[in-house]
Amino acid sequence: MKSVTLKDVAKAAGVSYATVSRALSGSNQIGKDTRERIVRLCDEMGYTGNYVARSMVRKKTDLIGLVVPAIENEFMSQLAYYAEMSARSRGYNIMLCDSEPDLRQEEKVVKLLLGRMVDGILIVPQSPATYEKLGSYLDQIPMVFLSENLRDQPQSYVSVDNSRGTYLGMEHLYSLGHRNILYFGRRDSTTHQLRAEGYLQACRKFGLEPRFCNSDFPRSSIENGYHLARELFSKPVDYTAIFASTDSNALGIMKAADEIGLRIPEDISLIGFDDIPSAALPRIDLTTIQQPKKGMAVQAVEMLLDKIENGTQGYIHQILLPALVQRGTCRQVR
Amino acid sequence: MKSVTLKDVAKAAGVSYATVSRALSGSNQIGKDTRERIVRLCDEMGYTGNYVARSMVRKKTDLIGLVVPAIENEFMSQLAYYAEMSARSRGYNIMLCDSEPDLRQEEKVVKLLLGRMVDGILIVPQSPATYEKLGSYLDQIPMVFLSENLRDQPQSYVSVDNSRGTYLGMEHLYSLGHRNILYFGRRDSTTHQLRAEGYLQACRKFGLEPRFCNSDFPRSSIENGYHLARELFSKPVDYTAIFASTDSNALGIMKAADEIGLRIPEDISLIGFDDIPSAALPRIDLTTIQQPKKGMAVQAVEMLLDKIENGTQGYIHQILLPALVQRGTCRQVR
DNA sequence: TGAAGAAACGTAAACGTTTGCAGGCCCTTT
DNA sequence: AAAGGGCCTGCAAACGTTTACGTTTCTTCA
Repeated sequence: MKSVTLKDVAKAAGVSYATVSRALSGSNQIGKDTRERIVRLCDEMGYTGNYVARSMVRKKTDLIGLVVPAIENEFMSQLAYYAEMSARSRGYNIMLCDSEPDLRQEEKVVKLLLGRMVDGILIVPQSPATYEKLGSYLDQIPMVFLSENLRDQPQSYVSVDNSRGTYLGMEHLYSLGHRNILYFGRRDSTTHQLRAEGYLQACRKFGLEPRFCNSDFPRSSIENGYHLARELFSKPVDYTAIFASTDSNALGIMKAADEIGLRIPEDISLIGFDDIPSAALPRIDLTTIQQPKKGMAVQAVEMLLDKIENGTQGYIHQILLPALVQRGTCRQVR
Repeated sequence: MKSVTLKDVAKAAGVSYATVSRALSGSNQIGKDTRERIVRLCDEMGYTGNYVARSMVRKKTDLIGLVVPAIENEFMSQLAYYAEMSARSRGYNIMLCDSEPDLRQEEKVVKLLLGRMVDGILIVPQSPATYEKLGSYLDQIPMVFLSENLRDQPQSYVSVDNSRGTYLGMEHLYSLGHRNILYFGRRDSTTHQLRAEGYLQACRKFGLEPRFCNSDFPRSSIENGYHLARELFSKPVDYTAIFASTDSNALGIMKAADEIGLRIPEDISLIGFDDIPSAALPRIDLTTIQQPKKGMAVQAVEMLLDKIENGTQGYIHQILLPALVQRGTCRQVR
């Protein structure tokens, strides 16, 4: 278990350990043949280097903290995937922290990351309140918010144009002849407010009557969508399409509709938001608005690394564009 | 950005920094009132502690490396989720490393973790070959393998009884009257060999004729399953049920069947393996064999922490039991 | 009252690196 | 041949903790 250190290698090579360090760090302050000899020796001796000691003196860990609410969630795991890839290609590793189940945990996790000396934090906030909670840490460490739109807060974040997304979907439904479209879902967080705004804009533009079915669940899941939809469908269905604020909700609606024999898309059209992998599954085949997950993750990492490496001070709000993904749950109204 | 150190606090408190350290570490070598005073002061000054320095002297990082092939994969992200929860409850953090795309990367990642001084490694190996590759590192750091069955290798792992899983499924199909069951999928890795073995055992027991449709794709995905199934269905369908070696494959089969108008479960029964979240989705509703993901992750973490904290030397092969999850894709044969 | 022992706190070494500074050698130049 | 200048390499400090050991003060009991 005893690992080999710089000193061991130095002794074996008959040089000082500073020389070994230089040989490995790619410094130009060293002779070519000496370097080669040392590098070879390190290999043979199985020297791996000690990142902790290194971090100690360089005050840099090449580690970035990724804080997400529930990695098991499809959307989060995709973000994590792309963030990890992109960070690794730049020489950084990811420390994964789940911020479940509540805001207190989220704050705890951020505090912990501070002590761990990660170089920066990438965080998918649980709610707008996160921002308040984290206010005091913001100047202690580079931080980039991901996915949630923080509106005009003076902090960097990358998000998607949520209202435009809903608008795109509405446009699509309108072009299919739908004139009575129900908006289904949460309206609490900024993200969801914006999505609802896009809906309202579209209604105004196309001269439609806005109709809402509000969820007050703090998290949108299939189950929550299902229960709300059961309730919804117990009343007369006098609309031809439903815009679900998330794919999860859409799946819940689909389940409820299937159960009561309401056919999608024959009887009613359905469109979601997010484009989680499940939406592309056979039989599900959900028409939806795509969040550019890879782009978001990559951009957020770029932003964070820019702050870390160049000490960039100001902040950027990067809003990516969503896209309509046409699948099988929307149909021309008869 | 300058963070406050032990020394700063010590100066402010008028004590030596050893005293501050003791006040925080819960040592009993310190007076009650002094401790309280110092703890309060740390709070006020915003002292977070420096985990790197701490790790340096304690030779312990309270960090465990989690190596998975592609976290975006549903199964992996669930494992990661439970592993993170369970590790955190024991005071450890997770360093997430994707071992994509090949074995070389996997080895690179493990090497990197060694240098990072994680206390242990939890790894979901890409293939049995991983074990060979990693042989030389095994005695340098506690390591536990997860999910893949390494048979009788002298290393700790937690896996699921794969052959029993298939057997359970076969039993179910048999009880529904199926006498002609096709096994569909990979047979390369140990895991998949064992699943196929369970199939063969059941065939022997029930007096059935084994029939295979082999995939030589190195990874089972919906797409791969779909393409293979298209090919399969171009020939006459003279079996009443398909046992897919993974849920992903089953979903591919489902897609292909839907396309050619082969009805599931009316015309043919389908059963998968893994119980990924997608299997429970409305419309999919796949009957499958469940891997106890939470149990696996939790056990693996326990095992690893036991090695780390108690220096437990030997190795354990823990094989958990799978369970049949009855949903809607299997039906009594007419 | 005095000595022994415990409790509280300070001192300093150690962990394994990186890096500024200084010194030594050799080569070039005048 | 002497001086100057590069190129290598070594020395030692520094990073922020923990902890063994030593010292001082306080308690306690004979």
